[in-house]
Amino acid sequence: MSTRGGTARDEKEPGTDRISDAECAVMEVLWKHSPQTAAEVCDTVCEARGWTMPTVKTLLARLVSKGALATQPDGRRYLYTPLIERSAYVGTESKRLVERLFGGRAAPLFAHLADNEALTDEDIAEIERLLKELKK
Amino acid sequence: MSTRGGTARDEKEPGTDRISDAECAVMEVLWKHSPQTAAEVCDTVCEARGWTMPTVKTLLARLVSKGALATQPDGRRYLYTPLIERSAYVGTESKRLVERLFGGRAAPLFAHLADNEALTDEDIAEIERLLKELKK
DNA sequence: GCGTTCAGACTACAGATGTAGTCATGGCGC
DNA sequence: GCGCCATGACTACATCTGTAGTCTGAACGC
Repeated sequence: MSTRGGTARDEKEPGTDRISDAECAVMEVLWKHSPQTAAEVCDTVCEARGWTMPTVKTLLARLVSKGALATQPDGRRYLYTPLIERSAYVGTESKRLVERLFGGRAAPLFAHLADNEALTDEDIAEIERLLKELKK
Repeated sequence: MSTRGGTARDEKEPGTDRISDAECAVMEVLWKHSPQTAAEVCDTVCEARGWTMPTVKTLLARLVSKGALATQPDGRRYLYTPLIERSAYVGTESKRLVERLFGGRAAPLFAHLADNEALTDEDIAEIERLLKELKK
């Protein structure tokens, strides 16, 4: 409530609503490169997920109404730009998982990934480096 | 496919369907202690989540039909037992997240948790130990 | 024996999600 | 100038999810 801009818009402030799986796929495309038109997004995502234009349009509209995307008119079409950052989304989702499955502790998650051999050598090296970083 | 009993049941083999958030709460209770009756599960989960008996019943039924729970008659009620292990569920979910958000790589997840200060000192120590373990 | 009560089965229903179709309109090619 | 096509707006609809209510039947107490 606090940071609400006071505009009586329909769109909520960014990050309020959850972004669903399918919606996320659209966001990914725009996170990689923005702004883009619906057609451009479709080019990328329709091939990857076998969707059609209407589907992408719907998802874009939902994301706009959730406040996750901004639109900017460009002639008679829109350019879409993410309003929430990928890192914010990713952070929220990761935290949600850790919270839900591991009681908020990250170590068990890590242990699980290790058990399931979901860790590549690269990952391990990388994590070691990060650990060293953290301890400083 | 392999372990399918060949019975033409309605229930699928375990782990085929996704377990939703609310369903997971029920599973947690049964993972902690099983078998339990619906009433017992309700005692635990209704308090924690503010649900009522019918809600728990529905969730239990859905989990049974998803093949996530086994029932065993006990007088005129059922005892419910998990058919899928918590570790399997947790593994699947973790992998899904890592797949979806981090291109299957665990290191970026870790980096994110680190950035968001989602790591306690304990976590860090624990992860270090696991790393040492892995390198052996 | 008979009613009460409790358990499971079935039904309900609103909202989110995945997926797609139709409509109206404005711009561009000819 | 006119028709076509691309584009966004609106609509559709099945399924899943969260949450709960009603029905039916069997067990147990009296």
